[in-house]
Amino acid sequence: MIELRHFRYFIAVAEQLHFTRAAEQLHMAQPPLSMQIRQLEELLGVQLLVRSKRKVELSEAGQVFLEEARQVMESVNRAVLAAQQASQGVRGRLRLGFASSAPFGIFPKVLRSYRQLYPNVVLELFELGSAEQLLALQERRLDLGFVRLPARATGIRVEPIDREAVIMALPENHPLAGREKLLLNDFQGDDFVIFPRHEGPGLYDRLIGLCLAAGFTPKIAQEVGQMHAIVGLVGAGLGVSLVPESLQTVHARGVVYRHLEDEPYTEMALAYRDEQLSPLQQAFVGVARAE
Amino acid sequence: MIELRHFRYFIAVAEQLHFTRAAEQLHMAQPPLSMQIRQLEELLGVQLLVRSKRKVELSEAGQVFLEEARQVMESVNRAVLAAQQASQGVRGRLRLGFASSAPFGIFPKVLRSYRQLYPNVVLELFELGSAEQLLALQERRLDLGFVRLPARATGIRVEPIDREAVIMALPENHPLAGREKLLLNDFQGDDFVIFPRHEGPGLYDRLIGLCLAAGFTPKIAQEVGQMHAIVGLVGAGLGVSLVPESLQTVHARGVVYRHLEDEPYTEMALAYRDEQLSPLQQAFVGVARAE
DNA sequence: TAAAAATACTCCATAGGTATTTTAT
DNA sequence: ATAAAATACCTATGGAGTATTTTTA
Repeated sequence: MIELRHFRYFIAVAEQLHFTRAAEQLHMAQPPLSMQIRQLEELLGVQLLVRSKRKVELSEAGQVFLEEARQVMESVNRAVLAAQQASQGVRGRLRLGFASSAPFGIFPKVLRSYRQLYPNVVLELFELGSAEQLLALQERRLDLGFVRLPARATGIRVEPIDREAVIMALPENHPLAGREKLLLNDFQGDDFVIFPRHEGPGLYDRLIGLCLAAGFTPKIAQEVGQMHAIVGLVGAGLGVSLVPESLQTVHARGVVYRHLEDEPYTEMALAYRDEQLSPLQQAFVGVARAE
Repeated sequence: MIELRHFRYFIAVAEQLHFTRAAEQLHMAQPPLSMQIRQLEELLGVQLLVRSKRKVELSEAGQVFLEEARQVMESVNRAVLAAQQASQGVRGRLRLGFASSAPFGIFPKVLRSYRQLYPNVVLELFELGSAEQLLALQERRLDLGFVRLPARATGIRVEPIDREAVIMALPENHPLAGREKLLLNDFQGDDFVIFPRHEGPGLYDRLIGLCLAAGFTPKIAQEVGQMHAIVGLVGAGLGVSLVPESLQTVHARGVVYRHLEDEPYTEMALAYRDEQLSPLQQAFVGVARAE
């Protein structure tokens, strides 16, 4: 059976064109080297060296084989390196879940930093609701999830990494748009624009929950899927909306954002199985915490 | 030292995720397989398998290493195949010399056939005079040469492979253009157009030699390098020319080609070192002979 | 308890060493 | 005569086998 030894020895001999010197270079004696080369030739069924007239030459097959042999050794080195890199979390594949409301908050920042630090990791992204993410984590279809709190599942650790205020988006001509101090229940009579619950149940429930805690059930006048679209409808005067602070980066004509006196908030968390984290997971979590 | 054995064994275990079954597949006992895998992990300094809870799983590094290991085995197979192909002359590099007057004769046909039969051979072409080719062959800078006869050198075999007639190219309004039977010395008073001797000394000497044998020294009115240009000048009425028959494929306005009664000819030959031919050389010579 | 991997040991095939011969200049 | 590869022979490492223990579901 052909072994790497054969390749190593052949490369040495082919480079030196001299068995004795090659043997020295390999820190071995000349006769076993000769034997191994001969054995290699038998295994291949091909003559690689022309031992003629006191000097060694490469046959044509030998020349071809030399190039290929070098590639074999390279691929071996690559394999060794890849395994070592993978064990240090700088190489591999990471399956990430993220809530559909995540792309406005800390998530894109973390992604950017991580990609920069670990360019050899292939990221697979899955847009999933928090509940689906927790399930997927349990079933090992995901390595890490970005979920909106509250979220819990057995065997899953949920680690808050970002808290942001929930603010009002209202039409600039709204009667309360100029007022200094706003409270959530100032809007209990207003029409609300929000996304359908299935688009992001985590955030949806949190927002509705905030209203309930403030003592009213919001009157939902309009449901629309995209965050950008919500802001657009608010600008068009169809109602007000409760949104995470990070959404302020979305500017739309006729929309103003206002903080609330009671400072409601929403939290994003990293979720992962409550077991020994892989190097890849550890590295990612480290980046996320630092952000 | 890492060996192919380690790769083979690891691939089997990683595919089966089961030591006992993998050992069966490898036709060996389970304990030595376990040992070799462990040894591989030590050599890499990386844990590849997670032996947890009665079942074997790949670690992330193991997944990465599996893919790389497959590539290693592929590159090994490629190397073996390449050597075997090379030994049969269907793969490698062949350095061919050719006379500058060759591209009109049998040479391009042979090249085309050869390329088709042996697509994995890299052909390196060198345009050289016959004398230079013989020298380059002696010095092993060429593997084969296409030379024009006569040609000889010590240690070099010269094998004729193509004979073609030498014919006259003359302006269509030339007084002899209409005559039935032409002899070379009918043109002893004419202006001749020919290429400079250094462009192709073999053919040059042969053509001049033919005239001398016919009893006259040709009056050279014009020297021009390219064969096409020679024909063009003949068409323009600057003189007549002696050319190999294959040049008839070059059509130019106002030029007619005429065979000669004395049927002079010129020969091309394959030249190679008079020693055991390599498989590559043999294959090429075979194609050339068949053409 | 049953199934699978790890351990313990034994053995022997063969990689590699030493001494010598052959070969070609 | 010399330098290099091949041959002959020997040694011992370690790869692989058998028997057994450990582990955990």
